[in-house]
Amino acid sequence: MTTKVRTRFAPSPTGFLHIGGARTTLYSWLFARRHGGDFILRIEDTDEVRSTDESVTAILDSIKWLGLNWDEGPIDGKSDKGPHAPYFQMKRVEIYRKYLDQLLAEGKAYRCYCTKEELDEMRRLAQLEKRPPRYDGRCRALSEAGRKEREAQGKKWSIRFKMPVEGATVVDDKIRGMVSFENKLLQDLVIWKTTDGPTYNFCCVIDDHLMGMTHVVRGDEHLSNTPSQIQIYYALGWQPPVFAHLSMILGPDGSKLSKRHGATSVLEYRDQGYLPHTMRNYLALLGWSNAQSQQLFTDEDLIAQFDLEGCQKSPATFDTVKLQWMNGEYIRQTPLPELIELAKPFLEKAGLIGLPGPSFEKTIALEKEKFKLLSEIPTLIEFFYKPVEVTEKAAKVLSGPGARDALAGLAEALKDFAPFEDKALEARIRQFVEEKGLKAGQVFHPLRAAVSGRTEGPTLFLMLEIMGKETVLARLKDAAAKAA
RNA sequence: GGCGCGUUCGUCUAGCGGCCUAGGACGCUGCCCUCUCAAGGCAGAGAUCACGGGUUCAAAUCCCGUACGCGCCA
Repeated sequence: MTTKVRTRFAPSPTGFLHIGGARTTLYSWLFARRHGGDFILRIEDTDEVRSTDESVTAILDSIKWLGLNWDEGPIDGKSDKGPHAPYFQMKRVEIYRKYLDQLLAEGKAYRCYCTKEELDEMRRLAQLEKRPPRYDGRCRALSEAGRKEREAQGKKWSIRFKMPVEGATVVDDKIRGMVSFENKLLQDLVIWKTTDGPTYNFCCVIDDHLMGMTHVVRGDEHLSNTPSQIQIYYALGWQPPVFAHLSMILGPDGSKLSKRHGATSVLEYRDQGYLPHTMRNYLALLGWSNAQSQQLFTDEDLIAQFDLEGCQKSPATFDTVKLQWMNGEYIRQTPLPELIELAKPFLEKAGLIGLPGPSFEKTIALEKEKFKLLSEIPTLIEFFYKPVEVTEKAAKVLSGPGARDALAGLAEALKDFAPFEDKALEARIRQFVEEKGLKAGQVFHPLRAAVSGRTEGPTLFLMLEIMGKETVLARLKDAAAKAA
């Protein structure tokens, strides 16, 4: 019998969920789903100073928006659900204390009385002598008498974990293979702070074990901590999970992706009008690919094909241009009613809802293949609902030679024209072009500029039909008058 | 400083000793379609596989160095 796969994402609620975190979440989730396993969410809020409830909410909202569901973990910022609850580390301190006592009792950890000043001095000396700046283990060898003495002086202590001094620790990493670290280079890690609190590496090990994690998928930056964590597993008599360390995501300039490269928070991408499916697909491809270099995936495809071994070891640059292409691709694939639903918040924000004019079914359908972002929808269709705003280019067209006559003539020709419909309009207007002995462009271009205020836009005659006779005539006359 | 990780077109990547005069995708250029802009179709430019040594009949692929970048120790 094989054990059920269990993976987790364990964010610190000290800010928004950023792109890197989103990808880690996605990969953990995909791996669990691929193997019919469970995906767990755990909140690592032991940093009391920087952790906030708003961050928890923002992170949960981000993951929900991405369309990734979790089987156990927080329900909201306060409560949680699952067989291994609580899933907030601050509520688990008593659990950590129990294992701390066990390590202490077994002589696998010890009290360290060194002050911050002493440690700083140690580090300074080490650097001076060009030795690695690590703890020298002076309290590890402390005699019972030495301990008594320090405690009599009222000295505070932290708890350090005794690392082995010989041999090597091998990390079996799904992505990087076997990575070996010499034990003598591992420090005696502080697992409990003087200020009475467990530290990250300690909590992480205990939770991952107690919550039954079979695979730990996380960022590259944790690879160096992994041998120390593995030693804690051993000391507690536990089997470490399988690890998979993902490479970083970089900004266009090759440095770690950050605020100055633009949006980093997942929710900003939502607000810019990216679809969750785009984010899933794009992020999946940022560091993973199949043998065919396939680009577009359904969720079923992704789940069926994703594997950790196929992940890239080298960092990847986040490319907004490709992201936009993919979003356009998925917007075009979205059925119209659904697209209108998705566009609502953006139409609302642009003040287009409730204005007289054609239905969004018609105008959005007309421009559907042009949207790369949902946020572009209002801009491309607003002239159907709002007074014409003439762009610089359009103004040039409208003041060009013959434009005024063409527009005035058109207004006259279309005044009593029926039916006011695509094909019929095209036939009539082409006939008008011929009557006047003009070239098509001499009429089409000013016509477009007059009714939309732009030189680029939807296919001309269908646009006129949708806009309606009244508006078209009014705008023609208006433009003709202004061109004079 | 030590340790660890990484390095294939501008970008994401395929590649796991001969199929590679290195494939796909985004972007870019040109052409076609056409009432504009898109979308679509076609074509093209673009990578001496970081560099230097080996191993081998044969290396982007294996080994060893070097450089550069990144991470952890803080």
